[in-house]
Amino acid sequence: MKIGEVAERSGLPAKTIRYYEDIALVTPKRGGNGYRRFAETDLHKLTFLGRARSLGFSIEDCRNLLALYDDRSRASADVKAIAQGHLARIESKLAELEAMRATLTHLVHECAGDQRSFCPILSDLAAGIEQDAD
Amino acid sequence: MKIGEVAERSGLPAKTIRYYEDIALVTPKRGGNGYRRFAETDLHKLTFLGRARSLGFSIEDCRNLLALYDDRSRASADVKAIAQGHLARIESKLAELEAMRATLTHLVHECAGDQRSFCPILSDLAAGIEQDAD
DNA sequence: CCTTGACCCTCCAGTTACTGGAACCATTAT
DNA sequence: ATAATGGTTCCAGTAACTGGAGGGTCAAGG
Repeated sequence: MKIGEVAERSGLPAKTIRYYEDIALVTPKRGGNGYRRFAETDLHKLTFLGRARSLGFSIEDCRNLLALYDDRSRASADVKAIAQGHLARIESKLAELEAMRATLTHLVHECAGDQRSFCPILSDLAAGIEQDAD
Repeated sequence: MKIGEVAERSGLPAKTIRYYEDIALVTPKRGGNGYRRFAETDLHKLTFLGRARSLGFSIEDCRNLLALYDDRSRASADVKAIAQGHLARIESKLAELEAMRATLTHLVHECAGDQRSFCPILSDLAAGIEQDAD
């Protein structure tokens, strides 16, 4: 398969696939014309990568997951550890975003949003935020 | 004030402050020795920036907010619009992360995480995820 | 045989918001 | 005089691509 077909079937842009080759996540062969030639296993790996990336795994996580995927003798615990680490990061990001949302929702709610210039959002950004939501 | 004191009082690293000068968010004067000399208003702006950044506003958002902050005649609606746009982005990011968390929690829960090699996490990454949580 | 168009190639630069480090100058304390 | 501290600039790197320039390959049509 050439890159266009792999892109189509994996759902990844061709540019991304070339990039993944650059960083050695996939290693397609080359034809006499210099074109990349992808095997089915390459397609599987790329699809795997697309799924893992869409779940927010980092490229390095993906690299590790791919290695584990290839290793028939690894323990499921190794995979679970990566997934749990990632889950923990997601949860801490969620907490952070929820705190931002709470503060911003409060500020937006307080601000009249009209033609007048008084604006609690700017006041609070300038002065610090200590009050709690109403 | 020199940069060290401003860094201390604003809570921002000196490097970050130099960067903010680079991108023209602050424009401190210079002393005869080449050192930056910050006025109180610079400190206020930097504190403002630190707060806004910690709430996840982008640098460009901050640039707009600072301009509005400086503009005594702007309408609070202009500020509110930026905050609401940011809030919307936060909420969509939250939804995305919550979806990831749901899928990952499910997968982690399914995986025994022991010495055996069978691992639903890898299977699902390889095969696609269509089942719902149990 | 030539051209057109779709595809492929490589390489460079830009994105976001900093951060680290090298090499060097100024100030202050001993 | 010297050493420590803190200031300066500039370059490079981070994550994970994305866009674009400039050019090669291939199949079909005139």
